[in-house]
Amino acid sequence: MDKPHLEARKAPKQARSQATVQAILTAGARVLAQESLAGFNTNRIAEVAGVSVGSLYQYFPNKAALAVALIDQERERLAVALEAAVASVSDAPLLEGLSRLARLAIEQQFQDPVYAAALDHEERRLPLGTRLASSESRLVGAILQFLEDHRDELPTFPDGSPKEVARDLLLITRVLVEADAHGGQGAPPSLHPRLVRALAGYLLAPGVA
Amino acid sequence: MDKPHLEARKAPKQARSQATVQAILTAGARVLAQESLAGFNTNRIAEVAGVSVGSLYQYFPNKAALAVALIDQERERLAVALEAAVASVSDAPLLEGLSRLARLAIEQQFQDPVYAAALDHEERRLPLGTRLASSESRLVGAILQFLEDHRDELPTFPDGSPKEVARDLLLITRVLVEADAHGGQGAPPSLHPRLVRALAGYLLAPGVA
Amino acid sequence: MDKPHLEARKAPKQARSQATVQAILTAGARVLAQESLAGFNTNRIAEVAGVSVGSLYQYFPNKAALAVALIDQERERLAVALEAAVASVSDAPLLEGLSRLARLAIEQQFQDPVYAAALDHEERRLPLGTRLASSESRLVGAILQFLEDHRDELPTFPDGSPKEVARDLLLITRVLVEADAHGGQGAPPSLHPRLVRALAGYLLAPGVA
Amino acid sequence: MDKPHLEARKAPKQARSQATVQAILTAGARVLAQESLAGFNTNRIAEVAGVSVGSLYQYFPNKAALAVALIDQERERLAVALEAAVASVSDAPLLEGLSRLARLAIEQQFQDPVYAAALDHEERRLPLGTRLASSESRLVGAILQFLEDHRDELPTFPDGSPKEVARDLLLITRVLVEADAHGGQGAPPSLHPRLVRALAGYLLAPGVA
DNA sequence: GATGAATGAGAGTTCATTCAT
DNA sequence: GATGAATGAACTCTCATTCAT
Repeated sequence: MDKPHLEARKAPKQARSQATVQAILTAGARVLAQESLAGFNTNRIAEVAGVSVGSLYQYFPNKAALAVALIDQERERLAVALEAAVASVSDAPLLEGLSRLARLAIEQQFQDPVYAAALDHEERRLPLGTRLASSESRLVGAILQFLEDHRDELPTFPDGSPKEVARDLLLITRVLVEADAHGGQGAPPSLHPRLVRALAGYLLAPGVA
Repeated sequence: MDKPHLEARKAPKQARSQATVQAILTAGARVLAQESLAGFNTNRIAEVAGVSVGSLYQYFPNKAALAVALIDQERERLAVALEAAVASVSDAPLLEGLSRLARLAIEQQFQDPVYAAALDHEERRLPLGTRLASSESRLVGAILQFLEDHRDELPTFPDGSPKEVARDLLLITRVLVEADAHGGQGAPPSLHPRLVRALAGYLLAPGVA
Repeated sequence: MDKPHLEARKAPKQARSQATVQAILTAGARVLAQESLAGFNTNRIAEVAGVSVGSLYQYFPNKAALAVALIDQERERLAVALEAAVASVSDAPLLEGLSRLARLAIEQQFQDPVYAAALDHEERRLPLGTRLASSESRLVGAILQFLEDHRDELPTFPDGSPKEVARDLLLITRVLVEADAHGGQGAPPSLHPRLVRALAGYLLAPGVA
Repeated sequence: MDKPHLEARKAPKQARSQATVQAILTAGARVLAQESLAGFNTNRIAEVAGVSVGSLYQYFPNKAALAVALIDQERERLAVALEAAVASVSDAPLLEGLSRLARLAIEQQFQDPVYAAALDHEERRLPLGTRLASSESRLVGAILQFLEDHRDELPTFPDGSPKEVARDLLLITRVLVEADAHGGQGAPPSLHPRLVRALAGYLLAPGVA
């Protein structure tokens, strides 16, 4: 097997190392946000990070690993926000909960659409096994929690395993938001209701046996 | 403006030319299907097409233009199939119509998931104006026709312009199918009901004002 | 010897052939004038000439031969003008003659500085033997005639063979005019007096034994 | 504006880097001297320099920048020699000064006529702003100094700004010498007197008001 | 551990020239 | 003679990765 490692080379335990890794990640994010995939090369990132390329390769075995780390970090950030949001709406009615989660998703994505799109793009070309890694599954977990919290408002549990359902909800959210983010400057007013409709519809779909 | 042309360079008039263009397109598709984006370079494609690189550039001003042509060709194929399907379900009840369209989408995508995913990926990095070009809008048009055909089964027209709605339906279909296509070999049995639920839910979503 | 031929492949005797050759030459000139060396390639020229590349190669064995023909044609045009001018000043005093010739040179060059510069540039990379071909020597001949006509106004014949002298005068004229043509839009007012000074100085240089 | 940068990419700080840069410049000069523009391509130059192409591009953003550096280096060399010569003849009579400067120019150009011609050729296709850059203007400056030093031997200052005059002298020198360098192996005996005559004539031109 | 100079395979693209039709 | 599709060597430039210092 020559499947390339995609995990960070070493868990940096010392403070300086951690700082270096963070600097690299931050630089990667900045580059991606400002120049999209065009400037996303290891030399550039190292330069922006104020570090030598050699150092970059000390912590990431290859470029893909860096991309994965970036994606993971972003998912982590999202997961934290999502978990908090899910907790905060655990007592609200389902629809209101969905509405607030949708609002959150839109806000997150529109904070830096170029960055989000670039990450998404990068994610797609990773070997398949890599996807749905730890932090991705945290997102799924948060949604599962949300479904749990509102179990009694859901007619019967839809087809598909709960995990599939959760993933579907995430995917739907991501495409719809991303599509609008690509186009304009800000989120169009119709986005939020459409998104809520898509999510609620999926969960509550009536006539579908 | 030096925005690169993305249209074919010359309309091939002689029979030989047309054969060459087809050979190139076919080679492009084959390469994309078998090696995904990794082998998608002009030299390789020309080689597979049994043609010189020069010939490739005689008909496509650059690599992106070839990608666009491939995307267009695929969309065209899809559009034809979708239009036919929409016509064939014009008298069927909404839900059954959706179910059949969903079946079609799954079949299409699973015919060659790697190819479809690669094209999708490639499409994303084209300049935005290029997207939703002629054949893409044919897809939207077909969906609009479907909505028209079943207008009286739809409670009130959902938020967003009809075009937005149609695009949302397409996007939702694409992600859900693509996500499952990525993973396994064949479509999981739960895919079809989940997709129908997503589409029907979006269109019929009840309690959402 | 594999010194490439640089002469036209065949002397076109039929009317249609001559027309084709002229069309090609004219196209070459137009391309060079409008796009400088950037668009100066055989395919482009043939296209502009409304002729197939194949036809171009019927009359010119290679690109260099076409360049030579263009240079020759331009020199021919210049030679005709120069011969006429020389004749018209044969009775005028030397200085006035020089002044009028200088005026002519400036006018010619500034008619189409891009074209002239491009030709000049192209000329330099031809194999050396090619230079000073027939029409170039007509230019030299015209100057020799001018010197002849004003022989008694020239102190003693300067060093160097008359041909060298004539060539020097041509070269000096070309650089000075070309240098100013490169820069601005029109000829600066100081160009003419400076040029006359250079030419007259060379011919009349006093204290130089 | 996407006018291409023509300046060196990074100032090499380590000893190894400086050696590489010098190797590249030397290789560029050698290639130009031996094969003229025919072999002047980045791969060849890197090969001759015993360096990878990548290294070349580490220090020069593109091929033109390398050409500029070569031209600059050559001008620098010339400027140093010219400034010294001008200083050394500051007390000599004008004509003797000119004669010695002419001798210097001939020697310089005939040291490596192919190289000099190739550089000259290359210089012409650079964007115009680039020309007359620092080192070129040093040449002009040296001539201005010479004129200053012999101001009282010059009848009245000729037409045109002093800078134009200095440039004219440089241009005249360059063409005359280059023309003879192109042809033969060594400088013909008539070259030096003709050149002096041209320069002195321009400066002292008598009857030209 | 860190540095950054060096590498070189490989990608996109051009254009003079040929030759079957 | 004319056509123009086809050719492919050649060229410029990029960037992931290595390794001597």
